Amino acid sequence: MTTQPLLTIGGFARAVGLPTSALRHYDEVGLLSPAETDPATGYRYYTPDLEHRARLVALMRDVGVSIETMRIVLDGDPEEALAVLREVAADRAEHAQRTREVIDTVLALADRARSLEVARLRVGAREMGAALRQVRPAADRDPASALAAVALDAGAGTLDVVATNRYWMACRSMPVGTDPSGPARAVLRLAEADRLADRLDGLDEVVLVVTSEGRLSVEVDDDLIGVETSDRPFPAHRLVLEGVPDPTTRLLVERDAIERALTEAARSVVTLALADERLHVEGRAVDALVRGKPGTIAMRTALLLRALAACVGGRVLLEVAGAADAVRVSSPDQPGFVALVMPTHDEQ
Amino acid sequence: MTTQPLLTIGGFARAVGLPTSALRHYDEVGLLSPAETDPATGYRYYTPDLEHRARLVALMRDVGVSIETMRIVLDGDPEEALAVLREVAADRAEHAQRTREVIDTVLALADRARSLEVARLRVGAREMGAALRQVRPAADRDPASALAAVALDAGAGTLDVVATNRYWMACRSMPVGTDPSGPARAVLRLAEADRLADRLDGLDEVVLVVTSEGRLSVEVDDDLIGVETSDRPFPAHRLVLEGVPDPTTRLLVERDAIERALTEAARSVVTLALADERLHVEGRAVDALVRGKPGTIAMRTALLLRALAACVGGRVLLEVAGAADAVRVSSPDQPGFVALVMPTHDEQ
DNA sequence: TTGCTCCTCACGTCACGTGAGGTGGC
DNA sequence: TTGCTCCTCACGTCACGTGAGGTGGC
Repeated sequence: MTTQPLLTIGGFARAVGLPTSALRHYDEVGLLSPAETDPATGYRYYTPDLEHRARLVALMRDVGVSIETMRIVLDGDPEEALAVLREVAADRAEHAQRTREVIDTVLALADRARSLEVARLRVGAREMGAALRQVRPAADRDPASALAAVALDAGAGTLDVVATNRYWMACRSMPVGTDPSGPARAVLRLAEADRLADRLDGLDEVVLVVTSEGRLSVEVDDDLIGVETSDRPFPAHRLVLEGVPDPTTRLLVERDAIERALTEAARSVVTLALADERLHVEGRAVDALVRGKPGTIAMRTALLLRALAACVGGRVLLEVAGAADAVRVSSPDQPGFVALVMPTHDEQ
Repeated sequence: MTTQPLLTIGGFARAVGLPTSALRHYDEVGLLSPAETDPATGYRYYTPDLEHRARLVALMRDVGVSIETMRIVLDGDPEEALAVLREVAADRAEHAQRTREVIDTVLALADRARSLEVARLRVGAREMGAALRQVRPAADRDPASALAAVALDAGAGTLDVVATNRYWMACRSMPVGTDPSGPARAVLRLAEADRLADRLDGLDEVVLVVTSEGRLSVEVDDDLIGVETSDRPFPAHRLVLEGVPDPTTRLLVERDAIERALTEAARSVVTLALADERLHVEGRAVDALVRGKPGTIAMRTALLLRALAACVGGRVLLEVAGAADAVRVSSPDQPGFVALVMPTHDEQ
């Protein structure tokens, strides 16, 4: 047994990164006591082998672990120590999550008290969640982009849920009961759109309320879900949709068939030839119904595949105007959805 | 101006979900005062239009927002209100994250004090991070699976980083300075492996310490990073690797070429034919160097593509034994990495 | 001898919760 | 008249932080 050097409270405090006031407190409650205390002067003397315990205490104190929990961790059953610490971490994570939700709700409520409601739309929760998930793939994947977002846009009797990355756009229109009293739009960043879609799961009907300040809240029975909205610019999707000329050629095809043809072409850019009432993908014939003027159009394979994947139903309708105009992709099985895919001129 | 019904403190408390003790406190500090107070009896009377404010207070109180912050939110500048609330949410999220990290470190330190160190391995942080990311795609994607994990396994002079989903396995071996004093292995769930990889970014050299209880900690200079380990079973990858018979045929091919051939085959199961010193994928010839016994082997295209994608370098080496034996996939450009891919008998 | 460090109370913090002891309204 | 609700102090909580007033060791 070698005698260890004795440290005064100040030296020990510096060594382990705790204030002396905390060390005195830990001595008083018996969590961390000095190796010896001079009975005459009351001086506390610590030894270096106490530093390990003190450093654990310092770490836990830093994140607000209670003294009773520290006792369990330091002196209790290892199994229980593991359990209580995991519980602390889980509590904190849950608290952070709940704080976020409550704060969004508070902001929505406070905003409402100040600004006008410009739209109040009753929609099915399931359909709303499905729409958010359906258009999501068209959003920009770069989180820094203003287009890493989904827009909710209320027009005459419909609510449009839309996403775009400039190369293609997905838009789902849902009928709603009430007309907005003015132009109403709210833009949600992707992460927030995902959170909203998750919270809509299992609900029945909700009321979306958009205020004049462009903020969104969702009423569920008597409750209110706040949604964080983005102020960054988002294209006027109605103008984009209306800007596409009337189609000169229409093509109705089994989704499986065209997806297979695109995959088998194994090229990053494919040429679709529409002639003699037939579709040819890179020269290979695909069973399809073609009506209108003959023509060819070059598209990025990956874009077209993503747009097709977003469609619901077994058959898809492609509407083509000029070689430089966006192609409308939709499905007769789901009238509310349309994707717009820009053609390309590159030949890879 | 219609007179509103007056509510006593108890009725108001029930209406807004706050205890009367809290309401008295909010009156005292001037955050939420009753509409009138009877000067004779001191009775507090609230009106329904105070409920909106009170409900906001109740929400914020619930997540521990301070009274001073509530004042800003309720009576301050809207911009400032938005800023302080966002700050509260960000603080909570950061605190939750830090709590997690600290608790992992405390558990690692506490564990160390109790159990034996069985391995102490000095490795490059960058190489370790790269290894975790390289084997990751082979892990099971189902978060509930025991194989949604990465194993670190220290053997004679090497550390193996390995992941598998039973259909294929990826293993990267790194040379390490020290030998373990016993069998040393730690299994990390995927999320934890990702977190570790992120924390290794930008570091230089680290020391991995595995204890007899199978826990892992990472020393960085004087600091310690705790890593949460999993107790769920993980296959003995050395036995799996050693169980593959010596190859009868070897195939060296450009990675691009075989990937292209597999994509163009456009089938979910492909047959590789190795004969006459040539490779045929579904009948199409691919430039390659083939040595050994002729044979054919059927594989799931997606699995083989994923294994090829995990390889580093332009050329890949495939080593084939029997038609039912796993195929070893590696690259002469990175000797430390090997993938094992199970063949299939299904013909889709 | 002079700073510096150490000591022990005592009180404050933050947002209430919990009695004690007393009164008002149906 | 009897509960029930309301009132005002006063004190406790949790983990220390902050002086005040005093002493010990180089």
